[in-house]
Amino acid sequence: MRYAAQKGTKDILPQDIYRWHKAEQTFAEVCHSYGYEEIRIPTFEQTDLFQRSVGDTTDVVQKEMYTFDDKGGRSITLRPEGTAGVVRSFIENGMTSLASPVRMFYNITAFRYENVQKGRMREFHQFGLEAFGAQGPEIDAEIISILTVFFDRMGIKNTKLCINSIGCPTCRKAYNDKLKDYFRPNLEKMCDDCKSRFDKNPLRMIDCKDDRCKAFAAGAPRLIDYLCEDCNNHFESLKKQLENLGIKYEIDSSIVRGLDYYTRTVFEFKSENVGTQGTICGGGRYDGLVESMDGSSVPGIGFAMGAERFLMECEAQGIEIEKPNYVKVYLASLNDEVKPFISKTCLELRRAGIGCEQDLVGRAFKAQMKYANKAKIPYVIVVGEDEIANNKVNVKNMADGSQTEVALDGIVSFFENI
RNA sequence: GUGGUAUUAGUUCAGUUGGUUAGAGCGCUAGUUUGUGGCACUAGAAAUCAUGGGUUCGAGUCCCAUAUACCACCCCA
Repeated sequence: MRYAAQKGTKDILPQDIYRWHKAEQTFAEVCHSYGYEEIRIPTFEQTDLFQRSVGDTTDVVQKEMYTFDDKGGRSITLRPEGTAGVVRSFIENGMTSLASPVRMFYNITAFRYENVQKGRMREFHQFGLEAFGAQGPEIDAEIISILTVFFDRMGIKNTKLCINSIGCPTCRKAYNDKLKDYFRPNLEKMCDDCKSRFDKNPLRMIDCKDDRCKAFAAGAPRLIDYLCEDCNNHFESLKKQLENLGIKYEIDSSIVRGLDYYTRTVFEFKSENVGTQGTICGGGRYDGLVESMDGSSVPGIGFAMGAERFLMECEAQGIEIEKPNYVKVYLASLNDEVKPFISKTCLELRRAGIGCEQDLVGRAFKAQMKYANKAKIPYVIVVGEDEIANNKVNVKNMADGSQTEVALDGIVSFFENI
């Protein structure tokens, strides 16, 4: 065991990949059905992009980024999330001039230097999407409904949707002042983190996990009660639209999200099966982000789902994902003389798109049968001199043992019609 | 960054108060006679017991350090 996968990374093995394919394909299908198209963005960006979008004071930027200087002296960072790169691409490729809304989904790896635990790794995968140019709450409801459709299609039940509104810069400023007024008398008794949050981002003081702070935070004013009229209308309308779609939700005022770019609507889908993190999927609106990245004033909204956490949830809920049989037939050789014939027949089958296998390691005939059985290949054709001479083979159905006689030149069409 | 628990064949695990050549199930390979898999039986390959030190006549077993995994704090997907 000289080499091992690096801390917080994992091999996804051939025996498990079908689960990933199923989730990826289903997610893509659902997104397509809503008019979203896939975007693929680079794995790394210049460090500054993440500092500006995710936010300089966030934990993600301050202590979790994989940052290094490349050979040209540029500071490079492996993406810790997908939104920043998509926004960069949106602006760089002039997508602001496309018809709104511009909608894109993605399936990416992301990197965060963290201590690993259940549902958290250093390299992980996210299914996500972003939509630009839609101001109203209709699209908020729509992207939430994308997730509910995706969960339905995958057979996932009982996920809990929590929503909140963290307002716009206008109401947040007013609220921050209220919060500061509230915390100021007790600030000296609170933890060091909260003391520094007091000036930089008092919003984060509300969900501090320190016992001393929890007591003070419990009675803190809630942002949701101090939203400006526009933000309040947006949130109220979103709630009505979710109700209209039959999507159940809870309002959780503790959802503030640790990435700076969020505004107004924020939401999470939670579960008890993915560790104490609990969040399978998180997202929200970021109306000021594009503009702050030197773009024009374009509102945006998106979410990201932890693929590992999602698959963990599938497993916990006992969801059976069918493993596809790519190989339909095994051609077993009775002796070495018939192998050239088998090779040619396999080539024909494969050209016709029919998966097949033949012996490649010199197994005896009986061992070939055992192999086909173990590999769960549904059909076997035994090929000997007699079959070639008579121009006929028996196709054996491994599930029930029955055999069907087929002419040699009819093999391809036989499997095409199964 | 800080804790707790763990680390023995490919894999899941045994391994008695420290005592000879470290075991098993599954998996893998081959066989149980002549052209048909699953079941059963037989045999075989496969482990410097995570790594490095230490205690001891003797360490898989005790002690220390490191690494990794799992779980938790913080934070996020």
